[in-house]
Amino acid sequence: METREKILLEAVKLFASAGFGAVTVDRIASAVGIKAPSLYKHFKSKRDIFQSILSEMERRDAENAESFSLPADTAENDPEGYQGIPVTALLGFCREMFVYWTEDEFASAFRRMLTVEQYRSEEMNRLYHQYLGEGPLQYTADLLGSYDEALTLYAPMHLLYGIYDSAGDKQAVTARLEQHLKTWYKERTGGNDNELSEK
Amino acid sequence: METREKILLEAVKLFASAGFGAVTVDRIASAVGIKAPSLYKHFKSKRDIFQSILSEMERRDAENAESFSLPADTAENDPEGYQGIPVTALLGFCREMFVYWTEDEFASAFRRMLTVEQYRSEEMNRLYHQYLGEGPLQYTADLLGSYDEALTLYAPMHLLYGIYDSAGDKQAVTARLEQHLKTWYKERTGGNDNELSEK
DNA sequence: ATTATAGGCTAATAATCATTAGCCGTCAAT
DNA sequence: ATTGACGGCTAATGATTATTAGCCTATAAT
Repeated sequence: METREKILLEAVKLFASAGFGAVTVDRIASAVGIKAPSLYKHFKSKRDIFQSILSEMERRDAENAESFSLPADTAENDPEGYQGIPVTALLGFCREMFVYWTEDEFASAFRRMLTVEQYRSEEMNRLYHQYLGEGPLQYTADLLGSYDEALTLYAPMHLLYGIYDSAGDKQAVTARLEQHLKTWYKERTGGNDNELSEK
Repeated sequence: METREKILLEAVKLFASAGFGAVTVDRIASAVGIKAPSLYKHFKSKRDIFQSILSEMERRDAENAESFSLPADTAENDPEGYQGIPVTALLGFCREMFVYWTEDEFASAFRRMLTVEQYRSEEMNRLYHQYLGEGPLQYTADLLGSYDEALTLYAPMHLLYGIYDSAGDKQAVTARLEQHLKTWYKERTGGNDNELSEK
């Protein structure tokens, strides 16, 4: 891995556990395996590292969006994209998202970093909600046509992210998610894989 | 308010938004309206302030537990306490909890502080889950006799805590919670206020 | 072959920070 | 009236930290 990328990965992991303000450039450097001044050959400041993490996530996010089967845009900008999607496709999307935010090393650390930085500034708060809070909730609500149903589908995923982080048996948490999705599906459709828009 | 209490309140608010490591004793002091060295007349170190916040929360928690109508112990230690509780009592308890963690100044800041400190150490992680994660979830699961139902009841509350924090219209978030509790109640009981144990 | 660039290093710097020393006024108890 | 504890203050100190200066090596381009 290139040094620059390695710096971003180690930095996001450190920011995730201690927060930006409590991580020293020395600790980042030693996690990478270099000395602190060498960091400045790649980034112009500690803050620049942080900003580059945000950019990197944005890049990966855009990259991933193409491989997903669901509409990436919001309901207002793209109302036609929401027609004729089967509920099972939505559940598959939920599984994909869960695996992504828990098992992808960068994404998982980024999620924890946003969690601990969310109250520091208006912008961090915006990003937290965009990626992990009201963003996905609203997206789900648009698909389901019901805010309340979106809550019962998405909120458990959100809670399980945090439980997954410290779980000894990660597999058991994934099983809980699976159980949740199955139960939710049964409660909602009675077993028929209706299209979302026919609700 | 006594200076000591005021220090704890201002400190927990600052720790909530920036994290322990990023808050200087100078900032705490100036929020209180004194100079930094004066803090040391009340606490022996910055870390001592942090620990005292934990103790203070523990004290308030014990104080509050008495005024609640639901059993405070866990199901294993007190299995009889879980008999004959009406579902509506559980919903009332949920409302109480939501108001407490969002509107009580100290409790709200404490919740945000735990949220941003949860990945720093094993102990912080334990406390986060005890107060806000698996703790209340397991408690609810014990009452309902179903982990899955507990998820659909508690997880939305947990997600709405975070949404409440940055909401312009706090009243609207409380309304969303109310809507969630009502829908959950209807879905579960069909309108009959059964006792939990009869499930 | 020479050169330029990238990316590592050590040493130095200036700022920030937690903490201590020691002083002073207030006020309740003797 | 005296005392002593409480709780504020200023000034000082030592540790930590982000950042810069300047040097060295390897490698790629001319």
